[in-house]
Amino acid sequence: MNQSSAPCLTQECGDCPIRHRAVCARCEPDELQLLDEIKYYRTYEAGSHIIWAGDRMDFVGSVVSGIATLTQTMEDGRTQMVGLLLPSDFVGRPGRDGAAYDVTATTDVVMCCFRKKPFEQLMVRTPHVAHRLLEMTLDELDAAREWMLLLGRKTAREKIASFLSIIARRDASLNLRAAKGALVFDLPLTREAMADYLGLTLETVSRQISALRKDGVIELEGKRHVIVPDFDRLLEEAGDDSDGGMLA
Amino acid sequence: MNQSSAPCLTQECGDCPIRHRAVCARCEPDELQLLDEIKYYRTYEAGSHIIWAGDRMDFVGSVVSGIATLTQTMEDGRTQMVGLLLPSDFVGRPGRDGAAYDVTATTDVVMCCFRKKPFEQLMVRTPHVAHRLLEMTLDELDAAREWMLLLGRKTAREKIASFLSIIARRDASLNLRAAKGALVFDLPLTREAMADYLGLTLETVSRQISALRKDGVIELEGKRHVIVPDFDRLLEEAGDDSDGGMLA
DNA sequence: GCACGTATTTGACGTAGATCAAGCAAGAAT
DNA sequence: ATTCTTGCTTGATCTACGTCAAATACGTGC
Repeated sequence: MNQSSAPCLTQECGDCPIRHRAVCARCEPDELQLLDEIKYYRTYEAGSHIIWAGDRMDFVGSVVSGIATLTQTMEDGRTQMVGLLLPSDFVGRPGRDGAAYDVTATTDVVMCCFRKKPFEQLMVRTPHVAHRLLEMTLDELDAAREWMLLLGRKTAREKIASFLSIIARRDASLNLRAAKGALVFDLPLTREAMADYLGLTLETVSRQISALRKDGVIELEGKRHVIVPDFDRLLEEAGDDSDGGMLA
Repeated sequence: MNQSSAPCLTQECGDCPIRHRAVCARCEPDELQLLDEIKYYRTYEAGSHIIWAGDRMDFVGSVVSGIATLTQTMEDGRTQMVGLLLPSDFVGRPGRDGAAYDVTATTDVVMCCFRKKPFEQLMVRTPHVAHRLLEMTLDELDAAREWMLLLGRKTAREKIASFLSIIARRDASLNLRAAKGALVFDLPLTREAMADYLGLTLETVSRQISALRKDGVIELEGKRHVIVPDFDRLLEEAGDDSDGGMLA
């Protein structure tokens, strides 16, 4: 995940990666101009909170580099991750005033933000953007529902395998790697954060990763660097009934 | 939940309840006219499938009466509910061709449908509708994320209490009941369907309902009719940290 | 090199909830 | 009336995962 200062996440983009990734692939030049005018960058240190649940949120935007998480916490400290934000992912809820979840930078994060009010005004005028937002929200809803199946019905081993395949897939689409042969990627989260993602404890996460390694489903170099010799095997372990259109 | 043939879900509505509940509270008369032209009703028998995951879906619409569920099923039969559709709830994914989940009528269901193509064309012309759709999708996303906390981190007892409070809340807002005093409602699902909602087995659901009854948190008349003498007590049991704006 | 803090692994043990297996209640069919 | 069916409850076990605790690995600064 060493995107560090990656200025560009796709071949075709200009200086701001989100222009088409997250917000608008089909905007007219004058619309892009408007977007540029209300755009600014912010950086957050690893471990810092970008927003607290309930805070007034005066921007929307997307992640340029680094990793952030959306989490919910109960009074007694139990926490569940409900969103994982990798580079190019969108943050914010047009039309909503407050943040619904804690947003935390788990690595150093660069965000590309738009002031919310003018962004919403732009939305009204440009159906492109409104349409794209709906599409993105539907994608997130689909992801949330897959996630619900994982949380509600999968075993610990299946959860880990699912997580690895999700990360591998996102990593591959992000980096346009050669899709043949072994998949190689770095885990973007600590064992504890993975546990919060999967509804497990960090010990169980660690044990299941060890088990998958022992069984030859994955190889590990260090703690974070993962090699998947056979992606189909991993998908089997995940209990997924489709290959998910890796190359779609 | 005996809405049976309820022609109207709010005080102000006309013959089609979804006009403002689900699609548009602020449409102009000519826009409503257009909606009327592409509108039709369908009924489904209890237990029948409205759509299978992967099927081409040529309509969007909303539930007029009855109860339907969205579910995902793994190859070995484990199933997880990912959506519960009560009267006034919207179904369908504008801009998507296929259904992503199985949609099943758990009681007799009446749906008010719009043909998808013309509905999407209407969306382009009427920002009201597009905006309302985004809002509804964001609501669903919020619900999904609450649900994820429930599935990932709550105990069986908390899951049941959460479910009861969700149903009580929805029922109250649907029926505009007196909010003071004991809450009274019917469970819209079998124990098995509740189990699929909560990521439990039906036996555990049954046991925990019995336990809540024994502890005086709820009373039962028959199997489905529930009385909640103290809603705050129920919310405590659910592990929720807010009252959720019952009367908001 | 050495002390210190954080991330991770591994082990021993306990428990919440699953599984397997009977019963029971109430409506529908004969 | 009596059998069936479907939904629900309850009991007896089993086990996957959580909990508690200790050891190891990997920096990072001195």
